[in-house]
Amino acid sequence: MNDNARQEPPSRRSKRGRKLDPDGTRREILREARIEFAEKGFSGARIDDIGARTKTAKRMIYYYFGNKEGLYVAALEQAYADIRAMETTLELDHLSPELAMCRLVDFTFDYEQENTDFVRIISSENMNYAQYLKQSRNVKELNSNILDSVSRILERGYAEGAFRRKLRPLDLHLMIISLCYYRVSNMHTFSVIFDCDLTDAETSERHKKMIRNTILCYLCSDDEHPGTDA
Amino acid sequence: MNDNARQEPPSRRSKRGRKLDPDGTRREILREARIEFAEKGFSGARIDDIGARTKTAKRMIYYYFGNKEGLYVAALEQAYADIRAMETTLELDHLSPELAMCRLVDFTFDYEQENTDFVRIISSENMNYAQYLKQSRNVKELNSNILDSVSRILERGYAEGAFRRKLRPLDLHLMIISLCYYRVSNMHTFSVIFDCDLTDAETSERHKKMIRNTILCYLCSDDEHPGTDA
Amino acid sequence: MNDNARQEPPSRRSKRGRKLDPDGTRREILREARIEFAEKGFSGARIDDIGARTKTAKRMIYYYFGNKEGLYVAALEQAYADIRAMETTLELDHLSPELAMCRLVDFTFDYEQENTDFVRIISSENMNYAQYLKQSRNVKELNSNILDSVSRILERGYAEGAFRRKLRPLDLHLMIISLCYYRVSNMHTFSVIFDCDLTDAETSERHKKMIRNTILCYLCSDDEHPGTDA
Amino acid sequence: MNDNARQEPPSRRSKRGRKLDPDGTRREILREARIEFAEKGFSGARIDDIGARTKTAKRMIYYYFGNKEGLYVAALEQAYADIRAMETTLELDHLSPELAMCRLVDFTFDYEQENTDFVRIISSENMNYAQYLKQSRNVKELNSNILDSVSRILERGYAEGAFRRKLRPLDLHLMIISLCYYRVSNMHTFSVIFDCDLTDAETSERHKKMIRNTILCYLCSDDEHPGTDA
DNA sequence: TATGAATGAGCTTTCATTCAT
DNA sequence: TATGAATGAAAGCTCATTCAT
Repeated sequence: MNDNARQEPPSRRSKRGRKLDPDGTRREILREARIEFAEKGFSGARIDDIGARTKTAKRMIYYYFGNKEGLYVAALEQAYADIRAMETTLELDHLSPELAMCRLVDFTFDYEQENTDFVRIISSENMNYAQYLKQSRNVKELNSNILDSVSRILERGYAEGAFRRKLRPLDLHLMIISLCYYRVSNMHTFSVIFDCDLTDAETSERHKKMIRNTILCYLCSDDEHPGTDA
Repeated sequence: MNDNARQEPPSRRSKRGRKLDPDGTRREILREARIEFAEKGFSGARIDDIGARTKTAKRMIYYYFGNKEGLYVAALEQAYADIRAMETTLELDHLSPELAMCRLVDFTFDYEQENTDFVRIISSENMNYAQYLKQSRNVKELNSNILDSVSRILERGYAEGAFRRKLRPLDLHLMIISLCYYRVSNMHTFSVIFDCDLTDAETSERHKKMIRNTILCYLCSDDEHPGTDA
Repeated sequence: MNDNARQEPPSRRSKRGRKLDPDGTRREILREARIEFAEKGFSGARIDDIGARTKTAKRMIYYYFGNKEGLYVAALEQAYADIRAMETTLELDHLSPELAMCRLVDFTFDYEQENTDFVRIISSENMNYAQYLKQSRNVKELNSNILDSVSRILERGYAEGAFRRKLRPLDLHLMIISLCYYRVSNMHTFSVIFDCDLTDAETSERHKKMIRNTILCYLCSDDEHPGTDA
Repeated sequence: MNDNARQEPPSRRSKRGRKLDPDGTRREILREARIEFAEKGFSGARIDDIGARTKTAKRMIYYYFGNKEGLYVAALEQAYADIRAMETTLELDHLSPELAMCRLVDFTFDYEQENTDFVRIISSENMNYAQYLKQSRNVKELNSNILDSVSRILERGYAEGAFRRKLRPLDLHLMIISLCYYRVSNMHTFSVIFDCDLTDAETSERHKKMIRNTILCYLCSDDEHPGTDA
């Protein structure tokens, strides 16, 4: 998904019989790289395979991205750019705090579920201890708006008395993403171990409702339950 | 943790003056393999490196485990066996439903946080679409008790009127593990993007409480919040 | 040194706002190629690097010189042309045979020492078994005058009785060049092995005197020393 | 030359149908590497070609020498070890100073002429600015005896009054090696430019005598010839 | 049981060169 | 004249695995 909507530019040809289209070539490589990296992770991905997916020669990967790392970082940046771009289209400010929060949760749920590529490349990068993400300057800036969104909903909710639980925006975001992400990132082992299918439409709908209610119940209540540590 | 407590067995010696200790050798390989696989995933792990970590030659890996896949599957099974073994020591049945649930959540939180190796090897296996886990027979059996535990707590809670939310044990387990797992599995990218430290003791304690209350609030209430789909 | 003194020619401009200056471009490429080839030899030199050194695109290398070999041959020819041009300015004929010989030796010493690029590109070509030099027509003609110079000095020396040793001009030239060339061409290994610095000014001056006296002593004497072969 | 005299050890087989002979394999690779490096220099040499020359797989190069650099350094060390080993067999101390010096010169002349491989690999390393030789510890120690030999001859010559020219051993060694080395290292360009054949037996003999006399004349005289600098 | 030696297949990357404008 | 884009061939090196003892 993502930049799939682009229509073929000027005109491109196959391996032999070349045609010049630098931007198109670059984008094609990036798109296929992202799929490959999402499927196999950084170390499992093969430059050869990415090259084979494209209409141009594998050699162009080095022409445009320098090396495997450079390509991976570019794919990672694209992945983050895409989700943040989507988030900005949500228009949460004109909804009631409660509805806005529901919409945010639902959006997160849907996005993770529909964009397994995104989930997988992020998981892959965590296997790398985020060493490549750290190299990227742009990514850090991209991600401030999601916290702003959460923050604004919370404040409005507190002001209107709809939310009683005092929470840091970062913590709330963590909970939402955790609930939406895990069932996609870990669906394979989960399915094997518990012999179930998390992609089933009915299950999916049930989980979405469950997560939405979990977040809202927590926000609207201020009950405390005893821990077991001390 | 785990098989660290092994005591030195008999002790004959090979030509090279090395102790002959088949079981010890096997366990040493397995222990180091698990660390390596947890660090780098299946494709990133190196047989050479695992060999170098052990006191014996890498050749023994093939002797005992056949090939890389065999070693990986064995490491995976160990990882699951360890957590399930821990779970059975919880003794939840003599606690009140509410306290039992808190204990289960707290345990899950602590285990994931303290055993990043476990989290990472499971994430790695999800990058592999669980293809190796599917090969393992034993693993599926091992994992029934966690659902039983959840199930028993729920039933007692419904019977006593402590819990009002009707839930499938599997769904509840999914929520708990999601909340506890993500903050460990994705701590690296999360930390980079939001410039925070999820391993910080204070943060950790705050999250633990938050997750516990989230689960309990949800269970004890039966409020429904409107979705944004239809 | 050498073609540095070129003056800027006309100056039209290309689309990219670059000056159109065919001859200047060609000379710039040749100058940088010579540096690169001298530094790394034929096989070690990189077309990309030569391109990067110039203000124009590497594509122009192929435009002007055809291929790597063509560029290398051109650089080689330049190198020979430069030294032979210098040699013709020596004006040895109006000096006494002895002084003329000293002057020739000193010049050779200085030139090799100051033009390490020349020394290195010649060494490089010897690593190539002179295969590229053989392709060049012009080079062979260029090098007759040095032998003529030596020859004339010798004849005058014999006529005047200053030199008693009968020698072929070619052999004498070989000796002079050997003594002056080696200490430049092999300075790196020599320095490492014997832990000394051949570029040191004092050392350099001592060697120059030594070489001069070596040649002159040999020429002026006719002693024979017994060999150890037969 | 060099370690060619080794007779085939236990028994080695061709590519398939392996036989174990670690030391033989290592030596074979080293011998062929030296030939390849001498022929083409470091950057021109091909690991593939070295592998093809041997009876074992190219892969073993990495097994024994790590990488191309490691192999090159090993070949370089061998080259120096060989010539220094030969030099120690000269037994110069029981000859008269004059004869000893002649013998040393003749030996150097013969060795360089007969071991073009040695000359070429040293030239190659100078093209590399001796960067690899600098990595080698052993080489520096190996090369002290040649200076000792020169030193002892000189001292005896001064004591007996045979030599009148006061010289540093290092400077004298430099002259001898220069005269013997250049005509081998630069024979290809020299032959092309001056249309002659330096490998011709008669020429070779004439040059040997010339070099011997040059060195001896210089040592036995103490004439000074005026320079042209100041 | 234990181990060093050996290897084929394949991986990332480099390099001189040509295409198309 | 000038240039960016594109490429095949090959280079150095890695990796899981097997051989032979």
